[in-house]
Amino acid sequence: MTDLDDLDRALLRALAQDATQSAGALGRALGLSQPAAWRRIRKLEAAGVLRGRRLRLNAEKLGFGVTVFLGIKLATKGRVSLEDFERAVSAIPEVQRVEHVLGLYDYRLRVVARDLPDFERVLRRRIMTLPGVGEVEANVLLSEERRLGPIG
Amino acid sequence: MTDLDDLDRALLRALAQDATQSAGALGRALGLSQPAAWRRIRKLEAAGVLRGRRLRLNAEKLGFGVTVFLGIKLATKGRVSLEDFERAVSAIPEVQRVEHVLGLYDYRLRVVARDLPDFERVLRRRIMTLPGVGEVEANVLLSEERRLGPIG
DNA sequence: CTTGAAAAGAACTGCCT
DNA sequence: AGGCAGTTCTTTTCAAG
Repeated sequence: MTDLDDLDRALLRALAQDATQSAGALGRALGLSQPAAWRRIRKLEAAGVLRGRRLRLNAEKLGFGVTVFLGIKLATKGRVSLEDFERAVSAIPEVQRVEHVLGLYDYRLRVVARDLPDFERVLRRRIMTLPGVGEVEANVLLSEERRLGPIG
Repeated sequence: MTDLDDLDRALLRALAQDATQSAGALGRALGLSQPAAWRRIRKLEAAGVLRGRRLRLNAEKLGFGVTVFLGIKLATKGRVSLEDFERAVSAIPEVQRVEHVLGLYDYRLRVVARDLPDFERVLRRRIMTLPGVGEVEANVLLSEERRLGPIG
């Protein structure tokens, strides 16, 4: 954890809404000069709090209309099988996120596909053949809302 | 879906790695002039394919060491109870993502907390008291890997 | 911390192929 | 479509209060 003051939090909150804002605009919104806002952003980057910027892409417009969450239980657990599983799952292009979790499942995957037939292909030929896979449970995404979270 | 050519895909792939790259740098990498690369990016934004840029924040450095995924089954389903649930869940600051899904669960939530005692507080006082909540299942995040996905 | 200023670079525009 | 040249803006750094 890093110690941030209120201005750092306000800066991050503003940037989280729109990461394209200039240091000058942020400073104006918070009563800071452009160099002051800029120095704070640099410091947050140097501290590793702010790790960069990512694109927000519209999967549907890119032709990926189906998003499915998979909960996976491994049949065989152990250090080697975790590594085998992770290596194999990383090679599937349709997998957007791999989450190693503790609980009912061992892994949770976010998978995108063009449509349901395409998803079935991915599931049967790529997911079910992963090393060590036991039970697989699926949830199809209907809609999602991303929120800022308690940051700030 | 939008029709993109290979250059658009290459542009998005490069930007997905680092969204701070300038149009000039992208153009040089792809054999385009700065205005040509810039015009393509503008067009992708206008078409809604590229919906903006978000920050990559380090939750741990911000003091949120615990991330938990919750699978929630509603006890009472129906249009009204879905809306009630969504409105109430949106008011919980610790909830980072609300996913409405089809399958074993009705909703999946990504929740962050400072530590496990803090998570227990959120779970007991905010999640379990949500309107219409039935079963709740939890998975604690150990590690995650985000991949580009099949975009491009 | 601030203001002011200067240099570099990126974004944007118009015109031409 | 793409390139070139030019203008405007932001970013980035520095000096000084």
